[in-house]
Amino acid sequence: MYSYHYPHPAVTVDCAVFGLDEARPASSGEDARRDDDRHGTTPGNLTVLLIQRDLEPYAGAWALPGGFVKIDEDLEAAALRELGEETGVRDLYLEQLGAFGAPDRDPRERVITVAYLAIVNLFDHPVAAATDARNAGWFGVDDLPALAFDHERIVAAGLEQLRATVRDEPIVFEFLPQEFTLRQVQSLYEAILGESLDKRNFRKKLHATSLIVPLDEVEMDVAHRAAQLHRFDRERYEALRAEGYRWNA
Amino acid sequence: MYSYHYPHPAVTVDCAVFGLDEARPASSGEDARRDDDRHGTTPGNLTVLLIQRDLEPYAGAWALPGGFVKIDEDLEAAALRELGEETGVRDLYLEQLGAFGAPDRDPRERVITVAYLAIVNLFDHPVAAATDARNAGWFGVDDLPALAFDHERIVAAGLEQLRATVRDEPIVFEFLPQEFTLRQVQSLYEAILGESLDKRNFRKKLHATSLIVPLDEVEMDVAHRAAQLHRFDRERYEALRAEGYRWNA
DNA sequence: TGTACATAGTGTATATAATACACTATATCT
DNA sequence: AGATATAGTGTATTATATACACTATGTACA
Repeated sequence: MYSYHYPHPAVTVDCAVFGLDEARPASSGEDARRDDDRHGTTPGNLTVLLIQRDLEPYAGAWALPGGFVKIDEDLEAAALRELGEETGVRDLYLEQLGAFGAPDRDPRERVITVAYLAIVNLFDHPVAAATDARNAGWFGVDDLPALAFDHERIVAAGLEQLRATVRDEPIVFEFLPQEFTLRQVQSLYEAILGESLDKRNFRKKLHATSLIVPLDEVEMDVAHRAAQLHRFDRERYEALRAEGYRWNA
Repeated sequence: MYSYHYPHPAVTVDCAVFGLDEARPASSGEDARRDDDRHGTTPGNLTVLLIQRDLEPYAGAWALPGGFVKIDEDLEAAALRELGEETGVRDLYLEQLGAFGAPDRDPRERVITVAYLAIVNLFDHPVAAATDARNAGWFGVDDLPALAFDHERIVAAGLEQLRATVRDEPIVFEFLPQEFTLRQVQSLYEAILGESLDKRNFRKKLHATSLIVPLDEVEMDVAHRAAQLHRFDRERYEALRAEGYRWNA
């Protein structure tokens, strides 16, 4: 059988993990994250998860979580495994961003990386807590440190894909807890799109979908009128989508 | 310096090259393609370029053009090189589709491929003519033979990306000659989107862009009233786009 | 030469979607 | 009790999308 004898590049996966770093909503009051897990961000910001490298090259620099793909491992499985190992995250949204393969992107040898966009719900899964061993942290997307390799380009590609996807698919709910306020949804759209939206028009559009169902609960521990909590009817969404419906907000 | 000693996968590039196979427009009357270059397609169809493999595995089967990435070669450069070698195509539109890396997608060894979407203008560059040595041909997207490896999935991903891109970017003009009729543009949208469009509304929308400029020429050698030829004002488009304009059709 | 045929080219009325915009309600905090 | 902070609500206007049918102009051929 024919086989290929020329040198092979190394292949890695890297994950641009986005989360919403926000004052914890009162509906689940315990386990507030420690302040030193957050870097240069104000509540309500879109953040990226970075780890500090402990090996050369770029030892000490911040980088995206990721690592080498095993020889018999599926790419997505590798991304999930590396994320689990380095950050303890499970149960997250994962979507491929693409391959990055400039010949000089890694000084050791030729390394082609397959980048993934991940979204993690920081309300239900306090991620940084599981990463104390390897220095890890959430950084506001507008306030990133210098990154190792070409990871700045990967983050930029992730943001671009987020912006492109957010209007056509209900991915914002991947960031939010099961029960959320409409204000949270709007703030998230604003953070991702980088523009501010009209409150009444935005809510009109959300309500028109009939997919955001109000609950008999309101948020707690806020110093003002409490907002009603809602949930996203994913089941109904999947059913509608099967019939050709497309999310649009 | 640290280096990675585990086995590396092979990395390839594969190109889903799309073209518009159509009765040659009269504005450039010579060099009609031979009929035996076309397979199972009627004029005006969206087609994909396939080559017949002469090596194992899948010897004899149809496959996407592509091949191994050299150890110091950029991914996009590898795609362009392979396309040039196998099909003689130059000067085409190229966009990454993503990485395909299921562990068993190649029976020889672990092979991860980076797939590209390419569009070629068959009016100005008669591609198949340059490929007589290796059996190559254009196949209608709805009439593909069984393909080697996971290339059917790659073609499907390419079609999906075409459909997603065509509304937000003026990529249709990558398929068409410099001078084209409005009917050609509409047919192409219809072929890509798989739905039929209203002639008057479509032309209204095209005209509203002010980017489709009518020429003082009409098509020739047609058995009916000749349509006016137009060109796409790419220069003006790039200028508008730099100011935030987005194509929308 | 004239008539059948094939496609080019054109406008208006209606429905739907997007935008702009400001006040009242309800909770906390002091 | 009053200050403050956010929740929550509707209408009028504008822009965009859709539905729809006839005339114009060339070729082919009887």
